[in-house]
Amino acid sequence: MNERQRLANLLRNCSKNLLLDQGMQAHGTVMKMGLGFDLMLSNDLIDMYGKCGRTGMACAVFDRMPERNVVSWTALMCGYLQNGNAKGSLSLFSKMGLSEIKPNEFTFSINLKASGFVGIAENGMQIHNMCTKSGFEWVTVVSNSILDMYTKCGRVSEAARMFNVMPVKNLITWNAMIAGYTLKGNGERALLLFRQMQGMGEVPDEYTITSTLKACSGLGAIRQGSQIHSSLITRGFLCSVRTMIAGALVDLYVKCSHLTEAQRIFDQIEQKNLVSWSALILGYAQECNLLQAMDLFRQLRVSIHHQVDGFILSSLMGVFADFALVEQDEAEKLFNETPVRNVISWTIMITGYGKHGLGRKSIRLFHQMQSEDIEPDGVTYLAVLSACSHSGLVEECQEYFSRLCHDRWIERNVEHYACMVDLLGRAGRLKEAKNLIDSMPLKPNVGILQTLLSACKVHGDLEIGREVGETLLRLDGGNPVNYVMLSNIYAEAGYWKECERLRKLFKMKGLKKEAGRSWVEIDKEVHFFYNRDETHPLTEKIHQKLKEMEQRIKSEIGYVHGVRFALHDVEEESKEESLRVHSEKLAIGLALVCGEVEKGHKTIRVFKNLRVCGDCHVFIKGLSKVLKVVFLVRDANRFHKFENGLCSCGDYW
DNA sequence: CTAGGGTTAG
Repeated sequence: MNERQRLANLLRNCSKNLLLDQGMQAHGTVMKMGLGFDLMLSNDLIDMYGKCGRTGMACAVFDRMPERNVVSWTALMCGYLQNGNAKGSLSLFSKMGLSEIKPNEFTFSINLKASGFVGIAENGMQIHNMCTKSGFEWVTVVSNSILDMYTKCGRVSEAARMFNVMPVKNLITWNAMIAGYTLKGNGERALLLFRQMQGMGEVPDEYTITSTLKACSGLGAIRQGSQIHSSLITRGFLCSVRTMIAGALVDLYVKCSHLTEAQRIFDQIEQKNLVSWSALILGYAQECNLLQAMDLFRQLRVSIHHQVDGFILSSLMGVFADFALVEQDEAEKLFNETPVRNVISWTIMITGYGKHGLGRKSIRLFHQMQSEDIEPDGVTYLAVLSACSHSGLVEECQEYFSRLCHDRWIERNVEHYACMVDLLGRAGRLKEAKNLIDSMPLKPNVGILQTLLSACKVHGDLEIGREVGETLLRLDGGNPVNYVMLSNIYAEAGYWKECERLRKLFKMKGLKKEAGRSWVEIDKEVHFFYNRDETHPLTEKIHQKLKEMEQRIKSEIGYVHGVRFALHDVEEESKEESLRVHSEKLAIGLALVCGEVEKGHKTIRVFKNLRVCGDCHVFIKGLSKVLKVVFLVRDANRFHKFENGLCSCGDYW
């Protein structure tokens, strides 16, 4: 074997096994031997550098070549694509179009994949056209790539058309189509196809199984999912491809809330990968079992086999934010540790700060991500808008909204408008909010109308409130919340007859308000309370404590009951009494009785399933001042951070 | 010598 061939084999081996150092050495030898201009060796070098993540070097080799063939171009594009630079590959593709060299099936499939990555269908369709004209369309690899490109660009029906007319299908064709349906939330279709392919004697592989399991978990189809699971066991499939499928199985049971089964499978996995770890950790977090989730995370960190990645760190950031741990800067620490931050990890972080009323920090991150060349998408905009709105940053919010409107790559949805309605509503600019809804190019949904109605309630706007409220009763007549809000508005305006009418309607429809429930964690034990709950053994002491606190607040800062908040509930409640026994107050009372303050805790965390009542809001503000303690209350709507007599929500709960 | 399909996060 001559030296040239030996070097080529060496380079291919380095490329295959990602041996950068050895590859660079071989590069040196190539140059020393005077083979720097050899076409085949240069192509191998481009491939090797691309695979090893050195696109700069690949590019340098490419640029120095006196002549290039289609392989040189394609290898470089592939390098770009595999290192996440899909646009780079596409621009090389257009550059190549200006040269004499014609693309082949390899070039096409790489750039179809790149188009799918970028997600713009028009771009991919152009390449599809070129495939048709050059006769590559029905080369199976190319048709598969076209099909996949369409699903990634959200054109599932185009993909299905391709699937139906393809003269030759292979396993990859089926897999791509099943994955496409799954990705676009059409799980039923995916399962149908899965059965169909088996009916045609096609044998599924690990790709098929993982996509199909994902379809099941998306549908919450535990029965079908576990059927596949058991068929895997009987066919002995699990032994050979355990790690591949395990993540999807863990996720399936997690999504269906079968944590015990998820844990059981997880324990059986011999080589656990990060996917299964993160699926299980998030499963526990989703069940509000923060202790178990954190414990698993600690185990993951000390296990030597795993380098914690950006994916799991950013998921956990979201968990921390939801459990109000942003205060301890846990999420921020994780964020700084995250090796590769993408648009999702940034968005999680922006959302986290937004939920805690730290709008300025959200804005700072929003700019920082762009300075690091990560482009925001629709969800990012939603995060920053909602952060601004929750922090009352009116001008900023309007500015980002108009930026969003001018960005033609991002689709606006009702949620974006709902943020603006919330913002205007807080500011008492209800007419403008109403106009925005009336003039927006989208159909208003129940959520945005409820946002407006709730603003009407806060500002006591009868005129708009009545109109929106009555609309909501028509659109969403089964939802108790609408009755309560509207009847509050009527009552405050003194429209008692209307109140009575709503109360009757409410009873007639057999509706029930969701029972208010709060909980607090003390010494690693969670205590739950309903309104008027007297089942806790310390109930008497709790009532005593609350009375004592009321007195203190009254005498020290002149607190009065905000009785208006309880006056007009649809169900009858005695005012004074009901105010004293709201579940959130009981939970706080218990924390005080148990001496959480004396133990030196600076922060007391309370959770509530509904929104915090207005009177309790006033009360907790007072408490935070006289006790010099921070209360962090997570309710159905947002976090409230009570500190020194003020609340982060600026009294707009 | 270059290529196509899957699992965990907002």
